[in-house]
This record gives sequence, structure tokens and C-alpha cells, in this order.
Amino acid sequence: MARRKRPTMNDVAQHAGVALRTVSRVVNEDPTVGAEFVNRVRAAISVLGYTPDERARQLRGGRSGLIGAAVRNLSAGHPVLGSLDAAARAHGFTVHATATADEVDREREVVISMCGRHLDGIVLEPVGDNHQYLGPELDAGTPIVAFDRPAGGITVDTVVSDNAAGIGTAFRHLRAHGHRRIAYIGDQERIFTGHERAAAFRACMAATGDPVAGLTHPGAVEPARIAAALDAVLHGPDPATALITGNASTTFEVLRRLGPAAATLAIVGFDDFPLADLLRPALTVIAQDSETIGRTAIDLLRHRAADHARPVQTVTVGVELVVRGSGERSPTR
Amino acid sequence: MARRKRPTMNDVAQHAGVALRTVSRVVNEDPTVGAEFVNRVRAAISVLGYTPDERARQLRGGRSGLIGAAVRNLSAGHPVLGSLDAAARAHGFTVHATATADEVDREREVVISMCGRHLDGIVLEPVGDNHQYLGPELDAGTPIVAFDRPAGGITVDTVVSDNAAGIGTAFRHLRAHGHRRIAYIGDQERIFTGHERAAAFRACMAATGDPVAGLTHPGAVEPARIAAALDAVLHGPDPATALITGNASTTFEVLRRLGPAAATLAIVGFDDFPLADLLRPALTVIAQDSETIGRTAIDLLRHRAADHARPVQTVTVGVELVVRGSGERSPTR
DNA sequence: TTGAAAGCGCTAACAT
DNA sequence: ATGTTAGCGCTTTCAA
Repeated sequence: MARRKRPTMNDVAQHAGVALRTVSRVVNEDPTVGAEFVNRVRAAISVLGYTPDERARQLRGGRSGLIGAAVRNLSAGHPVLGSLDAAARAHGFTVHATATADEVDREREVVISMCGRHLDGIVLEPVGDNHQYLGPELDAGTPIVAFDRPAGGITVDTVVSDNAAGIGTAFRHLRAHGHRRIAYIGDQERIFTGHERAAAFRACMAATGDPVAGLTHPGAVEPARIAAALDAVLHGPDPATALITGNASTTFEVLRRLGPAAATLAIVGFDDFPLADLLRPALTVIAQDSETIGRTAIDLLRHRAADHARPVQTVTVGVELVVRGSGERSPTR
Repeated sequence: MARRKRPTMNDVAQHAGVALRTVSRVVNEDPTVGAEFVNRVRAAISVLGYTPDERARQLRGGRSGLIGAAVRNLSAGHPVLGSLDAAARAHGFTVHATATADEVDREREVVISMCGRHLDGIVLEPVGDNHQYLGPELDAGTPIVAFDRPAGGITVDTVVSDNAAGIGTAFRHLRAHGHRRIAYIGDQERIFTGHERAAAFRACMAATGDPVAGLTHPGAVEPARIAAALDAVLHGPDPATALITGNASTTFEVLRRLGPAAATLAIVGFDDFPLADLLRPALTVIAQDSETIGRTAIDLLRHRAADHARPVQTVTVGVELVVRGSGERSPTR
């Protein structure tokens, strides 16, 4: 298998005995080409195995039809990425997803690489909190949309979930089932969603007038940290009877740590996940509307592309309580 | 926010009062540029907000550092994609993942788009069974690797799991726990892995000499079809006491359908999944080695890039039985 | 309806 | 050590 030179449009033109311009017309389905010429060119294309060079084509101008998505992670399930892709496709775009690996430097690297390729838009699940390097790209008119968390240092269209409402709903749900000692274990507060959810929880607690000390536990999502938080919450003098977990991985760790004891506690998890209904007890959750988040991100992108002067907006997408059993138990003490 | 023209290398050169070539040198960190010039150019770059155009740069030749991955799905968890990305990164590449949505036409579309952008390599999770359109790309020397299933109509490096060994292991495991009536419910046979696993199951059954009728159920992964298969398997005159499920989604559907009755049956699922240990009973599975699959795919890509004449190879990656409880029950009748 | 020529933004021979 | 010039493969005025 000798490495053969890739045929260019010029090669096709020569092979077909026509001008370069004619090949270009055929490739771009320009109707003003004679049938005989079209055949000759098509034949040459097929014989040579010619495929157009998108780089050159786009260098000359025009849309790429490509949207870059810089997301934290490619291996874990990513429902928003799925709906982003579907929505993009529905509008004739293709999504290229790249992982930022939750690293600030890597995020900058992949996003700058996207900029260099002049895509039709960039969707960002921000990791860092300084995205000023995107200024020139923004100036050049590339639509940029942040989701899940806001971008930092630049003003771009943004889609986030209503974290505060979600925590509020979970809290009231547990209160309605008679719980007064409700604890929260979640993500680190330096992470946007971690902060929003912890803060909302604190606000809920404060509003009740009940004692609140020792019930709010933000921090790293690591077995040891979560085990410690659980200990603090369950084995103190006035143990919690209900628990709100701040994201899916925290929920998993909590369930794993509690084992059968999970059944003695009311639990509402932030974030739905595929097997939540198959767990025993099935898990009551606050589900984010990833379908709407993805679709909205693409809509914002398209509207921005259509009108660069329109005001920048942040869309907050509602969340939903999904009742499955774990959150409806009454306090046992 | 007026849409400003994107500054080019030429603009930088003029602003800095140097030649275009000098800017190119500075951008590419050529050491033969005088310190004073470097400063002038750097300043101009920063003032103008210049970013290099990768399309133009790569049009001129050289590597892009980009590997395209065409995978079936972006939203469900995709462990191989994660390890692919990690392995690629370790070798200085960036993975662009695009969804084929399990549609043959879409697959062709996204793969052809990848070809047009002249990436450094393409990793494919094949959907269709005719990839002859990749011939020219192969001839041009682009490394292409298929994983999970083989590509069709072309000869490319391939990484697959040892499906037959996995089914064999599951089968022998259940036999060792006393089961003689073992059933299989899995994916459609027109799908490569579906066929491989069903065929391996049939071979295992045949080798026992026991009656085999009505125990092998390949088909669409849909609630109704799976419910029917379960009925046939469990409510016949000689019901199965053990079950092998052919992939993760089938496992989910089976568990969902069985509900508490799942505890009366020995079950081994093909494919591990994040919450398998938290289910009650915890699920015994045949786990694919996605880490090795991803790493091997990138290795094959790199070796192909280094030596286009090397023989094409198919690597079969071993699978592992993970014992968790569901597969170790004895027959109850 | 077809073709010749310019140029997109960049890198790389080839001067100087 | 810096600058000039010719393309990379394509689209696009502008002629014929």
C-alpha cells in the first residue's frame, strides 16, 4: 500500500480535460454546468478518488457547519452533550466534542485550538474562571455559549440550571414529609454549582429558624471526605433524618458508604441518573432538564450568529423533582 | 460589540513594522529572531489580539495534532472514549469526538468531514458495514482504526473485545454454580457484537449436549421484545434458572422488567456499568477492558503513522468476570 | 456556459 | 538575523 499523493481539484481538472473552475462548480453543484462536463468531471473524481479539502475551502470563507463543544469529560455519561448534538444536527451543524479533563490549562488549550479552526460556534462547559483569552474570538463574531456554569471575565450567552430552586424543592419536599434535621453533602464551593447549591441549602435552613449547625457539608467528592461528612451528620447528638446530596457522584458515594443503612434515611439526590429507578430504594432526585439545556445552548448560538448586536442573555432552566421512594420516608426518630 | 475583522499575520507584521516572515518565526518560536524583534512582534500580537489561523497553517502542511473519533453516541457513558482521549493526550494529540447516532448515513457524513479536514488519524466505532469510501483516505496515508466492531470493505487496524471468551466465561461460571438451563437475551445479530455473543452462546450450549431449544434470544433492545423473551425463557415448561444478558442496555431492561423477581434468578451481564455494585443484588458482569481498548487504538494509530507498510492487525482484548452476587446463586428448582 | 487569475492566511525555500 | 517570494487547495471576481 504505497502512500499515494492525495488528488487535488487541479488533478481532477486535468484528468477530465476541463478548467479548475469547472470542477469547483461540479463539486459545489452549480447548475450552470453542461451535462457532458458534469459527467466527465464526476468520472474523473471517482477514478482518482478525489475528496475536497475542507481546510482550503473554508480558508476562502464560508461556514464550516461545525460547532465545538468543550466539555469536562467524554467518558462519563453526558446527557447535555447528547441533546446539544441532536439540536445542532437539527439545524445542520455537527458537534465536535473535546474533553477539558477538568483542567484549566487543558480547557484553554482545546478552546484556543477551536478558535484557530474558525468553527461556526463554541459551546463551553467552563472549568476555569478566566476566559478573557476568548475576547478576540468574540470580537471576530464567533458565537460562544457557556452552559452549566458561567464563563469568567467575558460576557457570553449562558444556560444554567435553576440550582437554588432545585435545592428549595428538595428541602420543602423533605420538610413536608416531617423532617426537621436535614443535611446537605455536596461538591466543593469553589465550583459554581457546588456553591449555588450549598448556598441555597443554607438559605433554606436559615429560613426555618431551626438549629443549623453541622448540617451543610460541601467539599471534595472523595470517599474519605464523604464518609467523614456522613459520620458528622448521622452520629452526632442530634442526627439528621434526611439528606440532600449535591450531585450524582456524591449520591453514588453516599449510597455506597451507607449500604443497607440508606433505607433508614430520607434521601433526595441532585441530578438524575440512568439506574436511579432500579436501586432499592429507588432514588428520589432533582432532575436537570438536559434536553432543554442543550437545545437552548444551540438556540443561543444560532441567534447570536444571526444578530451579533442582540443583548447577551443568561437562561435559567427549571429542574424537576422525580419522586421514587427514597425521599418520601418519614423521620424514624 | 461591532464585528471586528480578525487580525492576520500580515496585520501583525505591519503593526510591528517587520516582515511577515518574522512574525511567523516568532509565532513558531524560531530561536533565530532578535530579542528586540520578538518583543515588538509579541506586543503587536497582544495589542491586536492576533490568533493564528490553523486552517491556513495546516493547509501548508504538517500535523494537526488532532484525532477524530466517530462514536455511536455522546450522551451515554462511553468508557472507551475516555481512555482514547487520555491515551491520545499522553501522545500529544487531541481527540475530537463526533456522534454517528447509530445511523449509517450520518456515520459516512461525519467520517467524510473528518477526512476533508485531514486529521492525523481517525478512530471509528463502525455502524455501517461498508466503509469503502475510506479507500482514498487510506491511500493518502491517514491512519484509521476501528474498535468494538470491524469496519467493512476495507482492511484497517482493529481492536475488539473477546466476546466469545466473555460469553464462555459467563456460561462456565453459571454451570459451575449448578445451572443447566441457561438462557441468553441480547442484541440483534445484525450487529457485530450481538452476533458474536449469540453465536458463542449457542456454541457453549451445543457443547453441553443438553437441550437448547428456546434459550437464545437475540433481538432489538426494546422493552416489549425483551419482555417477550423473558416470558419465553421463564414461563415455559422447563424454565431457565440462569440468564446471560448481552449488553448493558439489555441488562437494564431485564432488571427493570423482572423487578424483585430478579433475585430468584442467577444473572451475569455482559458489560460492566457504574452502579452495578449498588444494585441489590449486586450484578455479576463480564467487564470489557475499555482502558486497554482505547490505549490500543491509539497505539495502532501511532504505529501506522510511523510505518505505513506494516501489516494490518486486529487486536483482541480480554474481558474479565466481576463477581458481585447475582451470578453466584444456585438453581432454585 | 466555461476559463484565467487573484487571493484566503500561512509556511518554507531562497535571497540578502 | 531578517525579508521576498512562491505556493498549499480552494472559491470567486471578472473575462471570454
